[in-house]
Amino acid sequence: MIRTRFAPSPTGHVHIGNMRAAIYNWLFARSTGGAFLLRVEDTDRERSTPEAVETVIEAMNWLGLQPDEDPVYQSQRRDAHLAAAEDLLSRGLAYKEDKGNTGRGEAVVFRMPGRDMKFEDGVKGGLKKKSKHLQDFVIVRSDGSPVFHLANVVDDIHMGITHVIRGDDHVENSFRHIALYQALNAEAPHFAHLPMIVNAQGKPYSKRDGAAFVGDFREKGYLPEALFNYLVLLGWSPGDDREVMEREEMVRCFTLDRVQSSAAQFDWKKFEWMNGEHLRRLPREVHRQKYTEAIPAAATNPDYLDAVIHVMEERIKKWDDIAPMAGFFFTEDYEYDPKAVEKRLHAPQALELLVELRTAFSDLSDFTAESTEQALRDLAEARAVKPAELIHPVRIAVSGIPQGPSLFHMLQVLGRERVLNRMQITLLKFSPPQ
RNA sequence: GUCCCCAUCGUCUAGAGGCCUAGGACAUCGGGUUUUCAUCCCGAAAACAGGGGUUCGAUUCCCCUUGGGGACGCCA
Repeated sequence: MIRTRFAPSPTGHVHIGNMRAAIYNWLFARSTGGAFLLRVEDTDRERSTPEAVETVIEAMNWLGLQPDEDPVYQSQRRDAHLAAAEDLLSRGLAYKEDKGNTGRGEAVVFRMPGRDMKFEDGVKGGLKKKSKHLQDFVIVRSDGSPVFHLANVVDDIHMGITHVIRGDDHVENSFRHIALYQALNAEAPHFAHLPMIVNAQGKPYSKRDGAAFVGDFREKGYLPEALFNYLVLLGWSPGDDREVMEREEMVRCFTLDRVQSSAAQFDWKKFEWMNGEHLRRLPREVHRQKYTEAIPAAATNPDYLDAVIHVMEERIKKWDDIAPMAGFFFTEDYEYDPKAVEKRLHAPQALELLVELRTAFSDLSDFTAESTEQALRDLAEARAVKPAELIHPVRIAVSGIPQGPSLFHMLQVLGRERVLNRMQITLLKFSPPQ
């Protein structure tokens, strides 16, 4: 059975590149009926605090990447690592030396087999390395602590890992690791190395390029299903034109050999678009809850809230959009965008027209998108102005901002009472003093 | 410097010798939705890095060049 693992070293935040590796490991395990495990490489005591570990687990939970077995903590496996080193030492496959004459005492050094090596990478294909470029390396420091390479391999053997799917930066390590597996009489797993995620300059994507850590995406109101979907597509495709996919769909068609072998650039525009796509697929109830969280007043009238959600649906791309884009629906104390006021309310005749339009609105027998539109167009024609000269001022008057949903649908949702009231307030506020 | 990897529209990609007048998506531009727009619909522009081979035929296979990236710790 296939067994994969995600082996982060907890530093307090999880980079999207690492998380993508976790996603691929998870997908690969799921798509093959195998198991996905977590190993916390917490041997660096300085950085690996309990909080840092918690951050990793939270990020995984948020994205729905639950491991199938209890996590393995590398720091607790020190004895096993050291025993392996002793074993290698006793069989002459490692030796003691003050490598580089540091004066710090003798470290345990692993002896490379002294022959050319090659392996088949699941993503990159055949990889090979000449013996002369494969140097012996330290596996236990002179202070007695195991080095990453040793710990990593010993733990992967212990956990029965069959496929190691990790970042590109480990390609060279794989030769060393394979040699270690062989020396430890263990069958080496299959390796697959994922290309990096880069920024617009082609450099490794970092926090300076925007949100680089999983937590950032959550804080900014993006959806885990969108980040999951986008990250999967950044370096993989199902082979057809499908892009916005459900998780189960990806599980069904994921294969390692369709993973791209070149670096991929994170495109914020496309990611935002994808977030919007996933947002719209979410059940109404989730939207209700998010509106209520963003705008407490939204909870007071469920029917009104549903109407607002309906009319705003196409506009909201992330949860953080709710407050600035839909806040005006739920308060009479909304702010007026200064530029919009200047351009639309201080336009010639704007306020006069607004007065007339308000009268027309109040005379309507019913107040709907259709009737308000008709009334507005009639007035525009009667006064020989373009509809836009009325449309814009009304929008600013009732919402304070220059963009939003279709105006007349918006008016219908707001209802006659609010609309008339807001127009009145606006007129008082912006009319020149008599 | 040494070693390794990569190379299709601006971006993510489809393409595993003829199906390619190179497809899709995001972004861009134009038009429409007899109102704006950060929505929606329609349309357009946009790429096989260059040079050699192999082949009847190369985006697809091989080599070189160029360009990019990565690794060279008693870090992980």
